Amino acid sequence: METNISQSRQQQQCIDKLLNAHGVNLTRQRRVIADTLFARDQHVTADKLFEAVNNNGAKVSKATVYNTLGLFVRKGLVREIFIDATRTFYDSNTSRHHHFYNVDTGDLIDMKERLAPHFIDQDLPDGTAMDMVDLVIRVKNKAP
Amino acid sequence: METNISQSRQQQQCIDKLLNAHGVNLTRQRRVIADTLFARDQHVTADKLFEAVNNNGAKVSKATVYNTLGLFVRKGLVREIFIDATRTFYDSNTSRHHHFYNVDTGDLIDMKERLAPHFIDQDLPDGTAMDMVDLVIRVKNKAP
DNA sequence: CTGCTGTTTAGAATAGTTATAAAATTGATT
DNA sequence: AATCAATTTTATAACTATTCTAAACAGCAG
Ligand SMILES: [Mn+2]
Ligand SMILES: [Mn+2]
Ligand SMILES: [Zn+2]
Ligand SMILES: [Zn+2]
Repeated sequence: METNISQSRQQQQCIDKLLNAHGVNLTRQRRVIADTLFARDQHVTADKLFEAVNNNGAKVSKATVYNTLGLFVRKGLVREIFIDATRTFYDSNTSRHHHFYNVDTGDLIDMKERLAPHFIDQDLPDGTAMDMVDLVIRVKNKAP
Repeated sequence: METNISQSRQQQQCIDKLLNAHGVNLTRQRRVIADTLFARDQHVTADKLFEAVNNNGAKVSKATVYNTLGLFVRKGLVREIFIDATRTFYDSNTSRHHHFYNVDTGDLIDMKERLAPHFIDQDLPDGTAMDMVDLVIRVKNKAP
């Protein structure tokens, strides 16, 4: 997780617009968290994000990282992924896509769209509507 | 989660065979846990299984329920499902199938096989082989 | 019976996360 | 600028599902 010490003013405005568009009030902490999180498509735990944010010279508490991730999830800015019981991953890419998870290495990587099967919004349980499709293909390392 | 006070001798032998076939040594606790768990296809948490087991007149500690579920997972007798960060579900049905999860009610139900798309064992990340496909369709209650 | 191995158990410890409540910041209003 | 209310941040405590520990127990072979 590399750092970028100073965010360009242009990119900063972009982040502000993004947060505003999703109804998130602007604060110093939310900006630096968003900067770090949305610098690229990534799958990150709260703890890793906490480290990354504070490696950029910022000073943000762990509680705020948790609060902000929760807020971003509610506002649709990030997606939660439950891969195992011990930690929650946050995906900075909210576009419809699926994942490969390597059970040996713990790597979680995006699936190319063409691979993802499409699902039809029908034959769902009575009285329900589609919320989201959650597909993880667990892979293991080939024996050499 | 209904009880069946006395297991028929025939069904008991069946459970014993199942455990033996998977290399699980027989004990009183493992038998009653397996009886309860495999009575039907179900998705159950460790805590719910603990309650169910001890409602059948048995006396099994929570530690043993956790230990045994972990053992059964390693031996391929049950399947873990990670639906949210707060608890792990155990699926007594290990056949290849997928799930609907109602985010409003918490219901976790099996998908009919015909609905499940098929996945091709190709285009996986380099050096990996398919382990398992994990598909959960999250649904929400329709507004009335 | 004695020892050996594997199993169960109560309770302590762990770890990710959430709740609490006080201090700080923000933004609007005089 | 000073005031005030609302929102946000923070340190820390609390919570909870799960795992660990270490002692008791059970089954079996010699
Ligand atoms: Mn948790
Ligand atoms: Mn946990
Ligand atoms: Zn992703
Ligand atoms: Zn199932």
